[in-house]
Amino acid sequence: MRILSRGVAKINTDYSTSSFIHSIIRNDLKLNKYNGRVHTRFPPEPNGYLHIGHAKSICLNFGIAEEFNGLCNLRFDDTNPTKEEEEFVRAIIEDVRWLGFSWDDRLFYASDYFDQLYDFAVTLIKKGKAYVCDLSAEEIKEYRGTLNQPGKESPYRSRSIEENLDLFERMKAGEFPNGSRVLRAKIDMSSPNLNMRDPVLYRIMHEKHHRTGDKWCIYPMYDFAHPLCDAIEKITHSICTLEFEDHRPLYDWLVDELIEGDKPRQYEFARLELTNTVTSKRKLRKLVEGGYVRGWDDPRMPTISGFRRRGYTPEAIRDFCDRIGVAKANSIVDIALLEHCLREDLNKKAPRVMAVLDPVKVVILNYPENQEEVLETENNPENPESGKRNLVFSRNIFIEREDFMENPPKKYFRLSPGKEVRLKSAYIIKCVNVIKDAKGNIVEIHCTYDPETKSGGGASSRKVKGTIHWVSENNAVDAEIRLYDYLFIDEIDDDSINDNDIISKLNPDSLKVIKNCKVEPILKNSLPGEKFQFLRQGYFCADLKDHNSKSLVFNRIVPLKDTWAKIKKQ
RNA sequence: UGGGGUAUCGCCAAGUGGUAAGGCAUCGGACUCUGACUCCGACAUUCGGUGGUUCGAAUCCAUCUACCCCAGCCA
Repeated sequence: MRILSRGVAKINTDYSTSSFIHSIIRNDLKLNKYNGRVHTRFPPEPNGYLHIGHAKSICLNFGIAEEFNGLCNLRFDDTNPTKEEEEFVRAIIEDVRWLGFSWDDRLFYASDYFDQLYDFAVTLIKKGKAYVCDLSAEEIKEYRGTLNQPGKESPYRSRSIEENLDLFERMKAGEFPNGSRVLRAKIDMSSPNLNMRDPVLYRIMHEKHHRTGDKWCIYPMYDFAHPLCDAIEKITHSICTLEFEDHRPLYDWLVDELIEGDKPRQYEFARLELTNTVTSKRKLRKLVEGGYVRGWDDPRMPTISGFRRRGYTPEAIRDFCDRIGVAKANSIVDIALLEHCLREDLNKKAPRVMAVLDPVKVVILNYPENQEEVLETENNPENPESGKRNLVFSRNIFIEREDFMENPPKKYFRLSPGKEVRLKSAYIIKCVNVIKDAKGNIVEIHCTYDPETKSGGGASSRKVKGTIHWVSENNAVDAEIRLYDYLFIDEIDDDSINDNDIISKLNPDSLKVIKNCKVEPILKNSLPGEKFQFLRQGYFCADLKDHNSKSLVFNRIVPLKDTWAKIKKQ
């Protein structure tokens, strides 16, 4: 939506997003279906945490509402009290909100409609389109037939309307034990679509519900509740994933039998799969319960809360969801695209700061002892408005162990004996000596600096090929840095691996904790959740739970692209 | 062997009978006080296969093939 200079909001009419669902909606709008209304919903079941796959659905549903000037409801699909919990409701609300979407006062629960749903069931019975069936679960399964063979009709199928009404009411009243009876739609036991072979509509569950308590002991099935909840909320486009495609005839059957006026329609799209990632609930639970990760919000988890704790931004996730598109072909998106979206977002936003993860001491021999010098450096070259900050330079500094090599290969631009390198925002130094311990480990590097090459100074135009980051020994601060990598080794995705094999495919290096890193003192003031670019290394986020001003803890969100690493490999 | 779907570059994905968008990845090169960013360039004579219709087909027709989903009183 564009705001005109007069302050009048102009509705965007050139809906540029292109997907088959957008096309359908554009066409419905052209035909003035639903009087031009577009109303979607995101219907999570509160039985687990939201993950990146849900983000696609959230962005689609809320995105469509925004784009077509419509509305999107948040509706909890809480029709099965044995699986659902308040705790998940809370977490899901937090995640959807964090992603940047709002539903105003349209937060609903399928359980809000249990009375109406019951009435719909009674109506169906009265129309002779539903009956109470006494078959056991096993018998129902037998009677259903198979993919290739038609089913048989239940012996209870021809009960009178009166008897059905009486029995259904007594089911509701709690007269029968779990599993003893169900309400079934009377459709077609020989349908090639198994969903139409007299599907179960209501089952008996003497179970306390997280919202309705003990009021009910019969609960509607998803297939019954969903289309009717959609209709009650006046949803126009009910968007779900591919596996519900052959539930659509049942969805339509119920809507046609019970709803007058505008009828919601169901459309299906392919759910998101990501490389190096699993998203099935069972697999994720196995990781958490087996202690392979530290909870649902472990920064390696593909949950929304995991991404949040890792340091991903909602903007990056939304951009990603826009870019992957929406179609009906099963696909596996390269996680590199997600990382690209993240880097692009953080490149603009994240202040630069210097942090030495694996420090080695450098002594600048010709720099006076006890002298300190304040140098200025930009906070973010991509964003001049972010201003500048001061660095303190001195005789003893730390640099990255990796930025020095005694016997460098060709094209190594960093420090080595006799070679020069620039210290970012400071001076050019030259290595004159290397001090080692008895085992041959480098403990100190001796350098000289060229006072004429102060950063920003008039004589600073001398060029060297490499620039490295550093911190002063006497004002550096210690930090713990957690380097995260993919949870799974390459070539793994949800479809390519079964539940039992995931553990063997775990990446043993998915987390490396480094203590005693040396970082700029300004980081003492950083707040949990704050994000930075550690110069030349990557984007890092102060941990939401463990970071505080006395004990700094940063998560690596994603490393910077590294061309040198590529060259080295070859 | 029933029903429902899907096949366009390594990975996503537009395209709706008029002569294959875009993004990611990759590979070159320029720039660089981040080997980052940015910038320039390369990257589908061909759309799962085969026939056909047409002046013209990724788009229409026929046929074949591959893959995904469905036999919960889960969602």
